[in-house]
Amino acid sequence: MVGDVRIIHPDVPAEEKMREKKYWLMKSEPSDYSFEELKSEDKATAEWDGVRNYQARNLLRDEIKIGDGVLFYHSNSKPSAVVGTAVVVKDGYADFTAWDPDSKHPDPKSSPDNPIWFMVDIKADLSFDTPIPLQEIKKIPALSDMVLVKNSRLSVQPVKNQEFDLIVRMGTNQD
DNA sequence: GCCAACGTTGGC
DNA sequence: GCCAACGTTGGC
Repeated sequence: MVGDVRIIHPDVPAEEKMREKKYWLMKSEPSDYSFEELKSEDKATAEWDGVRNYQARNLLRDEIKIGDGVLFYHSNSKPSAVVGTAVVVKDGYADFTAWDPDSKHPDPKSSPDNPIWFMVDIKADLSFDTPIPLQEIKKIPALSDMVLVKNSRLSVQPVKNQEFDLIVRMGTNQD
């Protein structure tokens, strides 16, 4: 049959499809833990421990996966700003600092048998040439729906692909 | 350092 | 299960 050039699409079961990469923003007060500190870690990688908020916990436990992109945000800073990016290098697992009474954020309700809090590992990626301050983000209409702008308290929050890309372009002077 | 917004705790 | 009191976050 002439002209029969249909492409046969292989039927890939849904669960075998590649999960689409997702994007997040993580906050840290630089006086507590800065992006510079992350970069100076062995393999520029650290455990994102100490999150003690259920909404953020659910994201760390259930949603945030290896390969996802992270905007690293310095809160309580002058100015507060996105200063770089990181990549998730380990899926959610129990935050064992919770049952260490000497840790910064102990929680006696959490135990190895019944962990309450979770963390992921992240690895520093891009250092911004130009940190993008919250003040700037608030001025940009395309970024006005960011959780950062709306609910200023959530320390781990979802970011849209377009929001991530725009902020990275701004921060790395690729505009 | 102030304080608004939000989250958590615990008495009832 | 309501809600007042308290604690925390984080912009300003």
